[in-house]
Amino acid sequence: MSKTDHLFRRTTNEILRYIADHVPVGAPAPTENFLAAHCGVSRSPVRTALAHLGERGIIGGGGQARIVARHPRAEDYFDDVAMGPRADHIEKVFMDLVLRQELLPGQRFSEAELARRAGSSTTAVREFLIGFARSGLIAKKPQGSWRLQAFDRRFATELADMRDMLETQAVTRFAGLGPDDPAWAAIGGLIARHRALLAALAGGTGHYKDFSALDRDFHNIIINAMDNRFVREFYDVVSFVFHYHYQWERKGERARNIVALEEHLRILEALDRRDAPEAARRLAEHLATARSTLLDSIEGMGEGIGEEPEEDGHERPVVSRPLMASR
Amino acid sequence: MSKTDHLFRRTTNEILRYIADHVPVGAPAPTENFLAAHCGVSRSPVRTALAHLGERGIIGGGGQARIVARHPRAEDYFDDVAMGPRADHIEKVFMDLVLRQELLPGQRFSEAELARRAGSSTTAVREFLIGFARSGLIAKKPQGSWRLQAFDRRFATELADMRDMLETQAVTRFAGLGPDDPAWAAIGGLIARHRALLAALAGGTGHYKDFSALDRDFHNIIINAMDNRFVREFYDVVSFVFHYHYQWERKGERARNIVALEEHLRILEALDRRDAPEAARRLAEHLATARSTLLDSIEGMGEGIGEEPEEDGHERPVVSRPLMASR
DNA sequence: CTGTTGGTTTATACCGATAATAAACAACAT
DNA sequence: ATGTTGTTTATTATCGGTATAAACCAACAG
Repeated sequence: MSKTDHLFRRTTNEILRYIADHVPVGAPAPTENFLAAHCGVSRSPVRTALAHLGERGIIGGGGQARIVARHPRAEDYFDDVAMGPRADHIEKVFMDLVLRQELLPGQRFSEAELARRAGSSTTAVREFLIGFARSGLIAKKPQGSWRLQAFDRRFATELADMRDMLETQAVTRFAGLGPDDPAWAAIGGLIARHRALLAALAGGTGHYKDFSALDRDFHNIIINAMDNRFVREFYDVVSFVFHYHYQWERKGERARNIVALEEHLRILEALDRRDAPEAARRLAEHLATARSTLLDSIEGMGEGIGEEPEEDGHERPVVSRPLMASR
Repeated sequence: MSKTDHLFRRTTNEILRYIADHVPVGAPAPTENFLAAHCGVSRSPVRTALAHLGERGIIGGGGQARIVARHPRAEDYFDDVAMGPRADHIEKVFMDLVLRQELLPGQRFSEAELARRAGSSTTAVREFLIGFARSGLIAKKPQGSWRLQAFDRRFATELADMRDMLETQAVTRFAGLGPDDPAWAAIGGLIARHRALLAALAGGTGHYKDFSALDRDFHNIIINAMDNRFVREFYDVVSFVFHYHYQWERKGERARNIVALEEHLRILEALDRRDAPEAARRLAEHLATARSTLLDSIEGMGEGIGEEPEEDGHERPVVSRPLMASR
C-alpha cells in the first residue's frame, strides 16, 4: 500500500467542524487556500476532502462556486483520526509491550514480530526502530536483531549523570541571560502554575498528567537557556524515559510529586530573585532526590534478562554503531 | 532485489587468502565451522563461498572430504570488497556531496536524488538518513524533505560548548579512577605515540591520518573515563564532524597538528603525574584552541544557503522531532 | 494583478516480495 | 560423545511499486 491518509481524514474532520460552526447551509464554501491554511496542510488533502464531501452530498455545485448543501451529521466524521502517522502508532504499540513487561529489558525482539503486532509492514517498523535507537533504549548489532536495553541501575546512573551535568551548567547559563530575556518572564508564570498545582494536590484534585506537563516545562525552560541543539536532543531522551517510567511506577506518586514541585519552586524563586548561587544549590538538591527516586523505582522492578552472554568478547558499544564508515 | 552480498564476497576472499597461505594443494580444506569463526560470520556465507569455489575448480570433492584442488589466482578474488553494507556506501556518497560542496549547508535535498547518485533504492537511503540524523547534521520536517544543517558558527559553538562540558567533567572523573585502572596504563602508551608523531612531523614525515587517529584515541581515553553511553554517543558525532571537516580544511594543517599534539602531551603528562588540577588547566587551554581553530575554519568556508525563510514561524527544534508521540 | 481552482510533476511514506544471512535442527561419521 | 556437513526456518536488508502530500504552473475570474 502507501502512505497513511491520516492527513486526509483529519482534514476532512476539521473542515466539517468548520462548516458546522461557521458556514450556514446554502452559503458558499470557504476557499481551498483558506482551508489549507486553517488545517495547516497543503491543498492536496483539502481537495480530496472536498471531493469526498461532494460525494457525500455535503457540498454541492462542484467547481468555482461550491455551496454547502447540508450540515454534517455525526456519521460524516471519521472516527479513527487518533492514529497519526505510522511511526507514532508503532511507537505506542512498542511502548505498550515494554510497559506491560511482555518485552523484558535485555531481551531480543524482531522487526517481524513487532510488525505483526502493529499491523504494519516490516519496513515501517524498521524505520521507526532506527530512529528510535537515538533514545539509547534499544540497540542492534550490525547484522543481528534488536534488543531492548537493560533498564537497570547502570542505565539510570548514566542518564542521571548526564542530566546533572547539563542542568547544572544550564542554571549558571541562565543567570548570565540578558535582563530582558523572555525566559525571565516565563519564570513568573511557572511559579504561579506550581503554586496552583500544589494547592490542587493538597486539596485532592490534580493528577499525574498535570505534574508531568509542568515538570517537563520546568526543565525545558532551564535547559533552553543553553540554546544548544545537542542538549535539547539529549533532553528529549530524558523526558521520554521519565514519562514512560513514571507511568508504571505509581506508588507514592502523590508524595513524590509534591516534593518535586516544592523543590522546583525553591529553584524558581531563587532565580526570580536573581540569586544564582542559591538556585544552583537548590538545583543540586532536586537532582539528588530525582536520582534517588529513579534508582529506587528501578530496584523495585523486574530484573529482565540482564546482560546476555557476550558471545564474542567485545560487543560493540551497543547504542550506536559509530557514524563513520570505517573498516 | 535484496541484501547486498558483501559478506559473501569478503568471506570468499578471506578463505582464498587463508588457503593460499596455510593449505597446500591436495590437502583437505578447513572445516566450515573453522572458516566461519575465522571470518567472523555465520556458516551460511561460508557455504555459499565454498560452493562458489567448487564451481571455479579451486576446491574439489564436494561433500565431507573437500580437497584443495589448486591455489587461487589473482582473478579468483573479488575486487569490489571495499563496498560494505549499503548504508556505508550511501554515507560515502553523501559525505562526498557535502565535501565537494555540491550540497550546501542549509540546502534541501531529496531522498530520491541521493538514491539515484548512490545507485540504490529510496528505502535504503531513507533508512540511512533516519539513522544519520542522530548526528545533528541533517534534519527533516514532519512531512517535508531533508535538509543539510547549516554548518555555521552557531553549530560549531554548540558543538564546542557541549564538548567542553563533557571533557572537563571527564578529566575530573579520570582523576578519581582507581589506581590500578587500565586507563592509567594506556596513558603511557599515548605519551609515547605522541612523542613519536611529533618527531616524525618535525622530520617532515608523518601526516594527517596519523594525527587524526591519535587525536581520536586521545579524546576517547579521556571520555571513556566517564563510562557513559550518552557521552559516547555524542562523541561519535564530534569525531565525525571533526574527521570530515578537517578533510577539507587543509591550510596550516601541520602547524595546527603540532600545537594540538603538544597540548595533548601536557595534559597527558599532568595526568601521568596524577596532577589533576594541572591537567584540567591544560585541558581548558586545549579546548580553547580547538574551538578557535574550528571557528576560524568555518569563517573561511562558503556561506551556504543560510537559514531558510521560516515559513511558519515556529519551525520545530529541527534536529529531532520529539520522541514521544504527542498531539 | 491578485486570488481562485484545475492539472501535472515530483517526493515521501508506506507495502509486499525476495536474496542474503543467522540460527536451529537433523543426519552422519569418527 | 563430539564434531562434521546437509537441511530447514526465521529474520534482516534491500528492491520495486503505489497512494498520498507538496509544489508548481496554467487558466481564468473579479
